[in-house]
Amino acid sequence: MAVPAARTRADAVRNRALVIDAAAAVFAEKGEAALVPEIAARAGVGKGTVYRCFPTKDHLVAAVAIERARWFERGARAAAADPDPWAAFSTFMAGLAEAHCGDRGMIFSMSQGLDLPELLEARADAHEALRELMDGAIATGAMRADARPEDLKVLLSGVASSLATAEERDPAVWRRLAQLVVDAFRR
Amino acid sequence: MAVPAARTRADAVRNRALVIDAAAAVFAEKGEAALVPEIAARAGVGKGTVYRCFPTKDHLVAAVAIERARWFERGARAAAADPDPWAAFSTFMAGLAEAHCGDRGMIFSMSQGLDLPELLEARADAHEALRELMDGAIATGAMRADARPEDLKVLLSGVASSLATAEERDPAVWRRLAQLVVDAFRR
DNA sequence: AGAGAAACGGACTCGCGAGTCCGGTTCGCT
DNA sequence: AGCGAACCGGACTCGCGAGTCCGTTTCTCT
Repeated sequence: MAVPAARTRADAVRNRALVIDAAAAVFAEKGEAALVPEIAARAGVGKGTVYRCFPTKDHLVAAVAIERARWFERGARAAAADPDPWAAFSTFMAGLAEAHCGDRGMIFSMSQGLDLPELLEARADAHEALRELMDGAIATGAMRADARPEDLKVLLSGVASSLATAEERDPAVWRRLAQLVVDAFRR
Repeated sequence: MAVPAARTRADAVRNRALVIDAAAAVFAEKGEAALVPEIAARAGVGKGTVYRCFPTKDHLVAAVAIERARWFERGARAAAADPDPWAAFSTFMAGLAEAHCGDRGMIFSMSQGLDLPELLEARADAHEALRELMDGAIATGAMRADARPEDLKVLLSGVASSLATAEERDPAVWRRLAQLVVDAFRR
């Protein structure tokens, strides 16, 4: 027999990556209002190519959201290396503010997109990482005992969407709000 | 001469009010995704009537936003009657959470809609009322000295949009988040 | 009550953007 | 190199919802 498992062509793989990157960039700028043709143009491909990789725009959103959620999880786990859990938490938050300053796409990582199993899993992992980070800070008494990851998610995505919609690009403002959110969780 | 100044017909006035109420209700449920035909149906009038009162959908959004901003201002001024400024602030926030639980339209009062002069003015007034409330609490040392009304606006509208998008209707959750926001401003 | 002006309402137009399709091109294997 | 299959791109379709228009109804003033 030896039927060679259908190899995906190299250009197809490359284009898929280009599309995801372009989508992330355009979503960051325009939020949900991003247009598929613009994403295609930015990726340097045709609309047809976008739709071959992702059956609908929502699938594309989900793909970007997965990337973000994974990124979030890695950040949380990296921060957890800090021996002081409260410091870990607050520097993680500051880093988030810095990285997502003026970025409308951040919201996607938390609450947008299709209910694809892979996305749900990525979110669950991110949630778990965040929970560990917070539990550590609660254990030392630095964080309020009733703090929940869900609350943080709401505050984060809320602030991000609010600032992004207002076209706020000043990093100082993002940092300031991140600080407020952190303080809300202080004991 | 005695050209009588054009009287607006009674039914026109009534319908305008009906449309605003219906719009507020539908926006609360659906957010920006609210459809003009649905608003018209809910008001018990035809689409044409809606468009006679408001040249565009955005004007309608602005009209609702004005109502909300005025409501917000009245609430802030009423709360200021409390002799303890911090108590005034925190009960005002709790009241907000209670009143807007599950309401997608709250965001409108803060950051949506056309830049109509009347809307800008209503917002400025609300902003001023909030500033006075906060300044009082800062003066007694209960609130952090660097607190700014803008920050509160971002947190409030952010949390509201986040919860509303997630279709969260449990009042306990809204109260909980309001509490977190209040705590973020504690000294 | 009756006339005329103003408001009503829903059928209609129009633009926009998501998703489809097929002739032409490029890749990967031999 | 040469061939077949898979991929590319952009012209096309289609549905949806904002905004228009005009024949009909309702109000107000005398």
